Amino acid sequence: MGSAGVGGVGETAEVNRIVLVRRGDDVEAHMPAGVLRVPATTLAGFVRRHEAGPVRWIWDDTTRWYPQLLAQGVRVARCTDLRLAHAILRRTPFADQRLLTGEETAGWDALQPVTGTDPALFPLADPADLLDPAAEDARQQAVLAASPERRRLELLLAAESSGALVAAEMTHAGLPWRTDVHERLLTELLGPRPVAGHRPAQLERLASQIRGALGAPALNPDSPADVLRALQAAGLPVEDTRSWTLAQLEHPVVPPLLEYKKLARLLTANGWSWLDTWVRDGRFRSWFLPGGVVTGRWASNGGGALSVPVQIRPAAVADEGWRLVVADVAQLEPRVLAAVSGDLAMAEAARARDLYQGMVDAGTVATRAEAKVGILGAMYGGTRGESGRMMPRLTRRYPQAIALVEEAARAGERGEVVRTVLGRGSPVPGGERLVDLGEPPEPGGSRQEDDRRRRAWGRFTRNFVVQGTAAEWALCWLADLRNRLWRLGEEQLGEGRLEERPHLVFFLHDEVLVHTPEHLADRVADEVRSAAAAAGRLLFGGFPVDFPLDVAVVRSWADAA
DNA sequence: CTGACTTGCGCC
DNA sequence: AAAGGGCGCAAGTCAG
Repeated sequence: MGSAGVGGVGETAEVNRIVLVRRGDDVEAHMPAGVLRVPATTLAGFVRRHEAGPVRWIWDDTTRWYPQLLAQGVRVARCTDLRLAHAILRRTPFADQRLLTGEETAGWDALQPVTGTDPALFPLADPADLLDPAAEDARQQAVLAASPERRRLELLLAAESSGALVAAEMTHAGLPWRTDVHERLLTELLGPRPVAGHRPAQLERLASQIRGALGAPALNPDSPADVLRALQAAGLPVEDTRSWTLAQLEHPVVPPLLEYKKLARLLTANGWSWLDTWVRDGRFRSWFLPGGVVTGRWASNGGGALSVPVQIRPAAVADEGWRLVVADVAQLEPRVLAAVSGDLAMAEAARARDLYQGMVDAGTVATRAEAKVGILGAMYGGTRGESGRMMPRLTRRYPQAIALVEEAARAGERGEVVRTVLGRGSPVPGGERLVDLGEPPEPGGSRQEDDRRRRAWGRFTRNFVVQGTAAEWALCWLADLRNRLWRLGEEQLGEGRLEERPHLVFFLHDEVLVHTPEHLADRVADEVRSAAAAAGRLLFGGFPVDFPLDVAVVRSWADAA
């Protein structure tokens, strides 16, 4: 039953499947009853009419269809994104590749999403138009029908496709952003906006201090090489200019240099030109790319959306009469590890709201800091220092959890594929390179170099099973929440466009932001929690691990946490 | 000049 | 308070 939340997992005949195909200015709708030709100008109406009943839209790539529909006020309940589904099916160990591959395989493998930052495609030069979505759909259906893990794969494809809808909707709605608040912040920290080509006053001041402290009047503090040379010339024993390295030093240049780096970062990453480029009409609009990371995490494009620094979050402010509901999962990945491995002792520690504190209370480790370092080391492959020392204790206490990540690491070292709970497969090291990743095998490398490479790949596969499954949990959470918000809007507000209802505006691995009318904020908070519980049941059935959320109803993102 | 790479730092 | 996994981005650097 929970699967209904993601949108049609295990659906049968009652959902109408319609494959949409671009044909010049028209669209072909491949329906059970036959093929219908729909002029592109009437597509939005066509989709809207069919959305009155249960329908799944099947299209080559959500980024090529959905933004236009949203712009015309049309929201769809479910889709299959053939591009994303293809990428998953190409790597999963649960698919018979012979059923998937054909003449068009290379084209589907290479298909990229379109985002607003891409140079406009020539209308007739889109590589997607050389592909046949109906044929790809048929191949994918055949793969699913023959898969020994059909249910998992179908859930994964439904969740991924639902993520694609969420991503488009978040770009459409945008994150509410107050340019005036942001500018005030910049002016306070950097000084007034400088004319092009000049440093803000505060940076200029710090630059002089740095030059003075190092006796280097021509120093360019923006050049790491320049700074390194000057530091060494001043007799400081450093090999790089990272902030952490500098902080270890005892020298008058350190405070102004650290301050400079911090402010220069703000200026270049999120300064005035960022505002000019990415914020329009009170919204920060970037593009989210589901499946953009091999583990299944999302990537983003435009404005560095996945690393909005805490420093500028005060500018993310809900509209008048609206609120932001900010929710994040405490320690998602260790909880996922407990569940995937079926480790009851670790699940017991996860019963506490703070899993690390739970480990302390259980007597496994002495301090919360040790717990954190130990668990992160286990998931990331840290072997040195404190996390290495923690391993024997963790192995004794959580044998199943540790065995799972250790086995994933060994498999990776042997060059084998590992997978997430729902069957997303890791890439083959130096393999077919479906997308750019990893280090290609380097012929003639030394034995030590090979070992180093193998161990590095083992750390990657070790992390893959946890990070990838956590990404699946988050996708299910998001997909279910999307539907819940829509229904809530329906109940409370009746008809209305997406952006007039409570709607998702941001997602970051284990955190979501919902923009909602103020009077519905508490209801939204409930839905966010219910969706998290549903996601846990969907992925891990009755296994006793929960995913507690920190939920805050706030005006500004900065007021959460 | 452009493009590829490196450095450093923001997020999880 | 890094390390160990995953990213995006801007500026500097260097080769062609």
